[in-house]
Amino acid sequence: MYEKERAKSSTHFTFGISVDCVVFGFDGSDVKVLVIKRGTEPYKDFSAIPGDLVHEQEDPLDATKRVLNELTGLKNIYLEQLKAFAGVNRHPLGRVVTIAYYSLIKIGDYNPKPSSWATDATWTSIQDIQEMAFDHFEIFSSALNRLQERVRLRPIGFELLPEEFTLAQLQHLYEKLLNQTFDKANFRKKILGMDLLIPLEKMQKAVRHRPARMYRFDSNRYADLTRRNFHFEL
Amino acid sequence: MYEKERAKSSTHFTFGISVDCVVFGFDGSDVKVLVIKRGTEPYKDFSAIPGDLVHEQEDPLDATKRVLNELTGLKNIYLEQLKAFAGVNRHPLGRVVTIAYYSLIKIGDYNPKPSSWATDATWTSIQDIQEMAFDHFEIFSSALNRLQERVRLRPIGFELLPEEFTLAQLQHLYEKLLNQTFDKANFRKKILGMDLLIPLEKMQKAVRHRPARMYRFDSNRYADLTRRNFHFEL
DNA sequence: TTATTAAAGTGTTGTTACAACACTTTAATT
DNA sequence: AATTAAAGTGTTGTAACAACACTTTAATAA
Repeated sequence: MYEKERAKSSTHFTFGISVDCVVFGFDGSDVKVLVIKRGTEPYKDFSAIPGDLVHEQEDPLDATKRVLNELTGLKNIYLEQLKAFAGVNRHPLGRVVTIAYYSLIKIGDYNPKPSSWATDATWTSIQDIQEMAFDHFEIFSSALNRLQERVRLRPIGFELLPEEFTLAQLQHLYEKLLNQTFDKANFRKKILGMDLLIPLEKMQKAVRHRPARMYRFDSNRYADLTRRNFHFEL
Repeated sequence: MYEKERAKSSTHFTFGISVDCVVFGFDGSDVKVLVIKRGTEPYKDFSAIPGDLVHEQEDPLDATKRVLNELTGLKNIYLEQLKAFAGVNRHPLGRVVTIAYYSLIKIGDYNPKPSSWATDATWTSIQDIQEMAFDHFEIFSSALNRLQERVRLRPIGFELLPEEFTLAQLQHLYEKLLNQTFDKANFRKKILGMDLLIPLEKMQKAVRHRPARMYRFDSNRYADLTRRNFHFEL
């Protein structure tokens, strides 16, 4: 029983809590994930998802923000908990419960601080992720699945694009994220019909054909619509 | 840094890991949750979600199955991790990280073993859940949200119904779960059109009007369809 | 200055999904 | 045999959507 056992200290034992964060980005062509290379055993030289141990008096969400800031130089980025991975033998050196998060960043803003992290963090296309340390491949897969579900029901794709973007960029992002193609005309009609994008006067630059209009996601409008029971889809 | 700090034992510290499980059921009229009453401090006499501490060499999923079996007498029930709740001060007696799950059971099969749990576990309608111990209300809300999302995209509603059920029962379940109404004719056409239900010869009994046909969910068929890229919706 | 290019952006049409609502059917009870 | 209450079906107008052809436009090349 919960109440009785908690009193006995034998039920509190020594182990680690860590956080691991799958950081997604989009470079205009591919959906990518930030992967680090481990420098020490166990799993030396294996790829891994960035993470860290949580301090004794630290909230895991704060720990993740800390890691993320060290890694990318960014604050206030989209961040959501995935779930905990807590198998008994997931870590060879002792029991470590990890709480996995995923975050979406504008890859152009990525600006690693010079630290032991950032030096060997690399953007890897999601198709190219292979073997990883610990159960990190499982964490990655799980994060990707969650993102694919989420992105269809919430307007979070914009987190992966620059503030100002073209509809073609947006379409391309969704195509890569969901592994499917969309008809250009229909995609535009659907997205613009939601009335969530602010068309800007600004046009695309430095292309040698007709330049596209730039848009910006209107988060206030989305909040409004949500209150009126609007549900984003696709 | 992950690698360096893990070596120091100061980063592994003593605290508890628990699991908590939000158990959903449907009695034909209302969606309910199993709630227990706490017998000891802290939060004595408060309502709470059933859970327990995880043993030193135990997988949290196993721990949850153990709790669930003690509580309901059931095995092999639908069970999914929600997420971890790990705030520094969520437990007044020390740091306890809890991994929250939710499960769906056929309320008719509920058959509590005589144990300290089961005695005071009660089915509470989801609208009536109020104050709870710890952050359990937050866990409950979070579980309900997740269920509401999940139930629209995966055929898991059936987990809450008896093996054999009528379409009216199914419709009623979805209405209560999602807080909306469906047109009878349209609901039937949609559900039957998915070809996921096996119509039985058996008819509803003991009603004083035209009895409805009973159906059974065809999980093999669903597995088949899923392989052929079918996606359940609504 | 004009022609060419490549993608931006729009219009049309047939099909399907769905909401709304009326209707018929049926077993049990009166 | 009539009544009841819910089961179960049919119809119709509307809206969403897929498919695909077409027009427009700024930049570059000729």
